[in-house]
Amino acid sequence: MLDDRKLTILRAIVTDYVSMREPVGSRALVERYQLDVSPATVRNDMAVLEEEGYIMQPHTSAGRIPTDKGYRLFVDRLGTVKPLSGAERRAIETFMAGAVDIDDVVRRTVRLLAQITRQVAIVQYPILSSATIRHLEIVTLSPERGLLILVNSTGKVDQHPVDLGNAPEETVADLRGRLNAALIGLSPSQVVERAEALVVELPDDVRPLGAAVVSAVLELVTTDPSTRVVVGGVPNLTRFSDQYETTVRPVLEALEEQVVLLRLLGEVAGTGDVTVRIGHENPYAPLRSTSVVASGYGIDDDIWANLGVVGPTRMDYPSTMAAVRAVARYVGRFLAEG
Amino acid sequence: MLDDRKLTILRAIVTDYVSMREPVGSRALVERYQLDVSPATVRNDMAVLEEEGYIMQPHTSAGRIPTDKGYRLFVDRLGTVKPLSGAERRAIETFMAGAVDIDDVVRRTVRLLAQITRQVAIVQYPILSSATIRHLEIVTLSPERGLLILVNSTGKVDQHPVDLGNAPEETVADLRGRLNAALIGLSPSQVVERAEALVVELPDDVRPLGAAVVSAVLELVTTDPSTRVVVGGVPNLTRFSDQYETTVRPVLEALEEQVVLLRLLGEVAGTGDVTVRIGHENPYAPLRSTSVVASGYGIDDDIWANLGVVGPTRMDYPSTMAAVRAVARYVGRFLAEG
DNA sequence: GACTGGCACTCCACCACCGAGAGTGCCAAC
DNA sequence: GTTGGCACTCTCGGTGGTGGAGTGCCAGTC
Repeated sequence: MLDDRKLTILRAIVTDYVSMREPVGSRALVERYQLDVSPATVRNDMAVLEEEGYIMQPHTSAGRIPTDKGYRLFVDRLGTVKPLSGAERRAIETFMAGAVDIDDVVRRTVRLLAQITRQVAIVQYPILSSATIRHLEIVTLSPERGLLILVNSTGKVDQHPVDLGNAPEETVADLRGRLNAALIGLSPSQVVERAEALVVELPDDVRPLGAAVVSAVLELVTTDPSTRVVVGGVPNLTRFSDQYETTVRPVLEALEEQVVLLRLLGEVAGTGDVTVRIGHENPYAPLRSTSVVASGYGIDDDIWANLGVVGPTRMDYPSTMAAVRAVARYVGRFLAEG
Repeated sequence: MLDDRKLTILRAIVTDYVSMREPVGSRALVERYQLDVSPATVRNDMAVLEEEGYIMQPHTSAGRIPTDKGYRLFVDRLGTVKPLSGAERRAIETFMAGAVDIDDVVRRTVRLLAQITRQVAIVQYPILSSATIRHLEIVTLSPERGLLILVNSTGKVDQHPVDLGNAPEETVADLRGRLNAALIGLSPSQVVERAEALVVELPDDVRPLGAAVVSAVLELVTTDPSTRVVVGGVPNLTRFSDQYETTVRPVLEALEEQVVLLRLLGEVAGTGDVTVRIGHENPYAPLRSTSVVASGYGIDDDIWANLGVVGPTRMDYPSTMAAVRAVARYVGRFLAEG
């Protein structure tokens, strides 16, 4: 049904429309792509492509623009992988070098991704499932208020307030020692397993406080840090569309909703490879006029979190996909090396 | 030069233009504000106001709109303080209740401010100059890599990587004890003072590691946490202006630049009271078509940081100022109570 | 059967034009 | 100082005409 030439024409229409932002006609096509056939032939092919739903006309006497289905075919079968330029590779390295902690890594990544793709970038905080507890500390702020601090093997530091209830310093010290002895080296799931028994085993005088602290530990350990996302490159929305209230506002609103972004990334990515959701394929209705290019990142098969890019359906998919893939891989390696 | 009626007219023009978003003419003015004079009289007064630079006409046969200078006079002398509604007060309380740590407080504040003012909100992280060191911890991640953790009296937790250089565990424990003994209770400035002497006093075998850790402590203590700002309510920019590329884009870009925002807040606010910068008064050129309403927040005379709102010059100043003031006061109290 | 040149057709984008309406400035009168 | 009246200016919305780009279709050719 779709012979080679029709596919070539579809590819040409997508490429041209993405770069020119104007409906593309048969004449321009033969001129710019040396098709070796006449415009009339191209028109016939375009009629078929339109019939099949790959392209459409904004109005009767205009050129054609790709539909979501057209972009989909382009991404699946027609897009040639466009390798990153040397400058871009270097940009990635210099951008990430010198990151000091997880926050910093995430912030830099989002900036980087936004800059390379010139679109809106979204990066989810990594969850390191293999992380184990390295150290536990209870700091006294006042007789009543204390602070539980948890350090894991990746160097991530978490904190949670604890009600000390005027417990004497010796009790706190005792508890600190016992908990450290019991918890260090455990993974989150192991902590959950052992928690109850741990409290029961405590001496009577330490147990009330111990219960409070352990519940705080559980809170921290089970709270998924990857429920946080960071957004960057919002100014790039300006290039997004001519019409404002209908297309830009919903996107801006979505970008402020962490929950929406998480669902978006989760449903789009989730694997180690780059995934694309085009227009209506998108799980979130207000973003149905946008495309999402996302990928999980991590090391080997261990996926920690997702990152991606939101842009107009009319985007340069090959470049964007290449950029997302490259950044995801680099960040994965970078985090693995610590 | 400006008698009462002229001031009344200016006030009416500002109020009307802010709510209607259309140039306001002499006839509409007398009708809506019972001025007890004829439109012709109002026109004479408006001519004077225009002469003096308080109002202007977009084109010859249009009504008048306020100039920056007009808004300035309005804010300084004409705006009646508009108290918050009960609903708004309640919103503030319920919104902030249940905040668990500093990050959470800042995030909630920015959301709150954006929601009440329906504009773009900016909140700077507080610096608590009176904070003292409460606890110091050195956690071993691997023989080489360690993590310094610092807890201050406000419950803020900071971390910094440290190169352990294969130091034995006893050395680390020794150093931990010494540093805790020496540093707990000190304010940042005191730490800076004592740092050098502290390293010198250490036993020879501990000193190399000690020097590394102390320099990490200094790094943390002198790094100003208030160099971080959080932005919210960006979708409200949609209501900002009809023209896009010229007014919205620069604002979006400014909002991604932490440095710019810090300078902005710093130059605008810095005192405990609400300050307003209107249009060209603004220190940052790309924001010259916007107004900034900002205030320091803290307890009594102890100002910790700033927060504020960015919006079109055509904004409801009395309400916005009231909201910023109320939120600033509430956050100050909230943080003080811990 | 696939391709092509030609042709009539459609529709948008652009421009000029026009009238209505809003608002002004000015002036003479009160 | 205030007012009614009036001529004037400018925007806004609608109308109509034109050029051009692009199409669909058809008959003819390889």
